[in-house]
Amino acid sequence: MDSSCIVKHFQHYAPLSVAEQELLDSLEKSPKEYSKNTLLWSQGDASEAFYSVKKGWAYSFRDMEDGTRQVLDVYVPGDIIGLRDFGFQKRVSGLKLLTNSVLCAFPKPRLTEVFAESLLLCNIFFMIASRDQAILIERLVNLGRRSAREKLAHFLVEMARRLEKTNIRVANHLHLPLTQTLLADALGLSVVHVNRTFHELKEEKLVDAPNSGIMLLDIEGLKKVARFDPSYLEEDLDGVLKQGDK
Amino acid sequence: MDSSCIVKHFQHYAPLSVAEQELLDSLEKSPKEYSKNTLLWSQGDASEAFYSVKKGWAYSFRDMEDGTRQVLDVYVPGDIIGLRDFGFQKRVSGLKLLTNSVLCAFPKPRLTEVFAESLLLCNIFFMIASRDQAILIERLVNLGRRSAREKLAHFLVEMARRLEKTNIRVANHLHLPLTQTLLADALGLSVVHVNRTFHELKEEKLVDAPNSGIMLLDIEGLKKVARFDPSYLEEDLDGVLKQGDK
DNA sequence: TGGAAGGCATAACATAAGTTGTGTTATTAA
DNA sequence: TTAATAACACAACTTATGTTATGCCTTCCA
Repeated sequence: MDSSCIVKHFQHYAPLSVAEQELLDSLEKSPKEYSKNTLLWSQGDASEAFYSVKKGWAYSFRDMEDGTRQVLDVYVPGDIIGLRDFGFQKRVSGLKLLTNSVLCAFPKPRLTEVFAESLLLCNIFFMIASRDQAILIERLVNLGRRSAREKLAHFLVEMARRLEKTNIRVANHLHLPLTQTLLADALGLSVVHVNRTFHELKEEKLVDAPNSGIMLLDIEGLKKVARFDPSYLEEDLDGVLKQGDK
Repeated sequence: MDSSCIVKHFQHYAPLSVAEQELLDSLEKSPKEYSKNTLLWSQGDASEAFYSVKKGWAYSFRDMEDGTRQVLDVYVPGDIIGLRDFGFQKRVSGLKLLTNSVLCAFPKPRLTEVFAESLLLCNIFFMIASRDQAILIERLVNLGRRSAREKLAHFLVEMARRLEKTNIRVANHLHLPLTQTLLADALGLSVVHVNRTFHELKEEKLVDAPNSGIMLLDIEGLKKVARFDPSYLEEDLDGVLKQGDK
């Protein structure tokens, strides 16, 4: 658990040379602890660094003039935060921590240095950016064309699948540190309606609400409710590198 | 109009060397005409190439099991299509043409060759990917937290702004080759409700419906309705290259 | 050249989701 | 050890948006 989180994440995609591992390690030089609810930045702040999540959960969001909030994505260990601000001087969205966390910051220019030094890492970063897009796409479909019930189930299953890919998976039960307010803001619903819908799923023994956060009891059942198709999370570097490397 | 569309687009961001221009030109070797309504690919097809739009309009979408459709993004001349499939063997979304168009295809591996040959172009492509994300983000906010009226106005203004950045702008009047069905699928609304809302905007002299497509009559007025903030379209490469390329 | 299909318009009705309001607990802060 | 929040629960009522249906144009092929 002390070996670099990014390295582990990237090894997933392709074997890395020692030099490349060192390069990646250099991006995780300064792990820093942050406490729950810390606001890392707001929309419009100068965008100067990316972060990798070593430990904890975070989310990005946009605040609207009328006081409502849209949650854009939720980040778990292994994720890289802020790539979407690459081309902008100002942050496109705010970022807040959901739990106590450990993050590693690396300055923006560092990324283009990495591009210069390793073509493989450059491709991997590009792949991650495309994966981020695929997730946004799915969120879009969720907001545009699914019922509250499907939205909720789909979102929860997605988080389960993403955790499964980075972490160890806790059998069929899985605890997520999410509040109903956050779910509402992520799914474009009112808290009251999330509560109603959540109640429904609870009666069907698909989820539960322990003291804090929410608990997935039957992920397969949730998949059915959501008509979940995981292919948008199955990225694959081989296709990209078919002839590039050797 | 015969000089490479991509080159023009990229010159926007940074001055390109002759070598880089030639490299980009090589991506637009084979312009090909396609007629209106052509289905370039469906979700799940093998993803083998990217396309640049030389002429015409296109859109990407996802079809749902229940027969509904979510339109994800609309592409205009100068845009690059398919970057979001970079990390995937299969296309994440379908692609269809809205008008007769001219597109240039270049195979996926060609992109990583470009990365290897020019760091500047690599950065520009990454910036475009981050811009694509910013657009998706805004679409997400649109779907999650705005009324039908705001959704419509916001989407229309975005298209106007995007055209303005690539094209010549036709005074205050602007014609878009969009149908109400497409708007409905893009905004997560029913056609009937789009029609209602459109009617409203028409009575306020903000838009009009000529024989085909839709006409924006008062873009400033629409901006007010949408509370439009264009900053998510104001990407900027200088920030990225501050020290990289002197 | 005619008929099928797509796009637009509008009405009547149905409903999923929003809003407001009021309690009850847990946290958190002082 | 209280206040003061934040999170959850649930009820009653309202509304924005969806659904179904019908008619009228164009456009486009066969």
